[in-house]
Amino acid sequence: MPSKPPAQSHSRIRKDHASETAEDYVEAIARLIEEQGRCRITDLAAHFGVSHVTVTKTVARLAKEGLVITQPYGPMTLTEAGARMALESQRRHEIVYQFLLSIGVSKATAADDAEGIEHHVSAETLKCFQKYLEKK
Amino acid sequence: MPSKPPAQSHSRIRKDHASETAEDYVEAIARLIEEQGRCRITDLAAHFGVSHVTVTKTVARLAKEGLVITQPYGPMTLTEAGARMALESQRRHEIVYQFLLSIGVSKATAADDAEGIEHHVSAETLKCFQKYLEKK
DNA sequence: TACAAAGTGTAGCCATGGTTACAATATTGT
DNA sequence: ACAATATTGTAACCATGGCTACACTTTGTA
Repeated sequence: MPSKPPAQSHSRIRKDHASETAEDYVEAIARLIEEQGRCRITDLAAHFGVSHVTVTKTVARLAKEGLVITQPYGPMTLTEAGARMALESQRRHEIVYQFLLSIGVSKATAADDAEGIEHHVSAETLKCFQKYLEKK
Repeated sequence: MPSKPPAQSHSRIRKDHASETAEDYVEAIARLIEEQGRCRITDLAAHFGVSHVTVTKTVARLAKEGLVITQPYGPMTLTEAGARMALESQRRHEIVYQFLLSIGVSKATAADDAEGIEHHVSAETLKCFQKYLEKK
């Protein structure tokens, strides 16, 4: 274990948390648009199991950060940056999910755990996951 | 109303976050006491790379939750419940860390990623990690 | 012993992510 | 056309986890 000087890894984790929500949201927005042709506040609220107010506030922040485009009382879309983030997120998610399956985790659990793990997997670890999947 | 399917996994993630801090703290407190004979506010602040105020507030919450015992201007100790949580946390951490190493992740990255991942690994996935380590 | 340094405490601020309650706007069905 | 319903917005609150600034104890040493 890293005994003395970490503080770096922990600060990385805190940073991760900051972008976790953004990634989860753009990922969900992209999926909803693909599957249902549009994405509304209510759709996201149902998807995440939170109130529509929470979604409204979060989406407003994402809009301010240039990830989504909103219009009053209308459905939202992703900006280019948002779409890029969504793609990258989905890719990471899929790799983590497939990896978990490949080591024997059940579908349901793999889906659950992938949600939480995907945001904490470094590029290096992700590559190891991929290599394992290929070899196997 | 949660319409159709998910919302469950996401709510689990939000719950995870709630206990993440507690687990990180008791784990660090246990280690510091073991390594240095005591654990003070300052030690935790240095360890996590945050201000002593943040630590003070968090530790106060943990005390209220019955995980640590504090005394004004004095070092802290863990309650039984806190010690139990620390042990369990360290166990999970170690398994995740060893597992990452075993699939080829470098020590530094494995240490970093384990910090983030350990809180999102279900019991089932953890068992799969262990099985993989044994087989290997 | 007295004083500077180190460690803690407290007040007050910010952002995030959550809530309920209520107001306003769209949509829909008869 | 218009009332009922669904959706969205806004206000006001809470907890967590950050911070700075400043006050107060302990500790160590000149």
